[in-house]
Amino acid sequence: MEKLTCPSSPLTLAAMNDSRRTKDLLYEQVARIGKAACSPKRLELIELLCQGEKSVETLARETAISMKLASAHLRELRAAHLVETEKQGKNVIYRIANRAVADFWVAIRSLAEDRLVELRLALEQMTSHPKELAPQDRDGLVKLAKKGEVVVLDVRPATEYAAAHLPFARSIPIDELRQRLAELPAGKTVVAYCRGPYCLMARDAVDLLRQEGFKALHLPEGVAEWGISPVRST
Amino acid sequence: MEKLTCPSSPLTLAAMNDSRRTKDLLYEQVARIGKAACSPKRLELIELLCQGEKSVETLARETAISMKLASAHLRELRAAHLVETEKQGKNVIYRIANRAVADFWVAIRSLAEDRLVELRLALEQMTSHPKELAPQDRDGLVKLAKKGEVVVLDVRPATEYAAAHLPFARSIPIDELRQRLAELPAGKTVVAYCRGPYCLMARDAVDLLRQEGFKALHLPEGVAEWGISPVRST
DNA sequence: ACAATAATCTAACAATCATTAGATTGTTAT
DNA sequence: ATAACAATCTAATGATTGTTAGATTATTGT
Repeated sequence: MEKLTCPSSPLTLAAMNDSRRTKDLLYEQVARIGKAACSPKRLELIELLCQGEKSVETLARETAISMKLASAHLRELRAAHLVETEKQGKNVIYRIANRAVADFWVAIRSLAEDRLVELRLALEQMTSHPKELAPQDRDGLVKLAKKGEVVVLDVRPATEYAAAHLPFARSIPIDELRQRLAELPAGKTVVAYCRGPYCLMARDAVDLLRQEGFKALHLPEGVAEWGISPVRST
Repeated sequence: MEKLTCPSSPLTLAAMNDSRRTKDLLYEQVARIGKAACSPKRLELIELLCQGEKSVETLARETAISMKLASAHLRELRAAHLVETEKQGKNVIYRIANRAVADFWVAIRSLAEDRLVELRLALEQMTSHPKELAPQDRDGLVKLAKKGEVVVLDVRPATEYAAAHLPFARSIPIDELRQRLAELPAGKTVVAYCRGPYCLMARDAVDLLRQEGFKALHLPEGVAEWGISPVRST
């Protein structure tokens, strides 16, 4: 059904083998990206790096794995050229190579959500109680925030806010929120966001804020979903 | 740095473990997609299925692997819910679950091309000789084809053309092309395409056409890149 | 009923991968 | 220098894969 080359020349067999090999090579290269994305821990590392550059130590702590294991996983990500490193004193700082990597993380996640019922169920379970903002309210939300009619609140660690944040967002990290409630205007609605739909910080923030009598909403998206790239600290 | 829950309640530890587990579960689900995409052969199967539904036998032949191995790989793809099956007599027909799967195939491939120099080099080597059409000529090409000023030629097997093809394209499978040259208008430029940038059929067609005195160009994109979904035969 | 075909299932092997522990490198501070 | 630290490298392990062969299940045609 498919001869890729003309079957008459004496070079045909060699050429066929050759083109087979080249073709296989192409798929092998793409599979390198797939291989980088086939481990849950590596995906978690990618998500964290989408928030901004981090040291191995920080990444290990935030993914709850040993530094050795984190280092090994990061090695794999670097082998696929998805992350880059820079030595800063005793630390090695990892960062995402590209905005394309963040886009891919959003893309594979959305395919998984489209295809895997289990994922949708798990997300619903996490999501159900606090009322959410629809993800298509983007422009509307920015307008409201610009006019000061809502407070967009970034509850991630301060370093991540510094690396990248949503337009007009204010930073109060989740573990400082209880002490810093006074900084928030009493009447206005607070829209909290964090690292993205798999992160629990904004949910917890909304719970806390409502307990304390605020009007609070949860925005399930983060900087990666909005296509905002973190900047280098150096 | 990050306590996800309030550290006072006696339920905290259990809740933390619980949310850890739920969170890990999310990344595990996404990793199922990565796992499906971490084998070159599986990627090749996805690309073929993007052209239209096919039996296991056909898929095995076209990827040059045994039916047993093809069956095993397809099993993996089905476990990730990326493909669906339907029994037709003695055959089992596989098809892509969704257009989202084809989009993902294009997305992972484009990230690989962005990040991996090796892939770019291999593609250049394949591509260099026949002059190519820039991929952004889409609308222009369709207009020219509509007016009949160029002939857009689909050189894939007839069944794939039947499942989906580019607008205004004519079908002459690569292995019938030599005998059917008379069907092509002599003066007009022929724009040949096949399964996509990793497929050699259009290149070979362009080589043949030029040998025979035609003006021929190679379009590296196929139906998956144009976002055209194959239709069911049943 | 029987043989032929398409596809899967099972079991088995080798190859690869995740994870851990121990030793090693490079950097900073004393 | 020396100690402390961040990170990597090098095995070594156990678990998961890719791949193949052999037996098994449907389906079709005779």
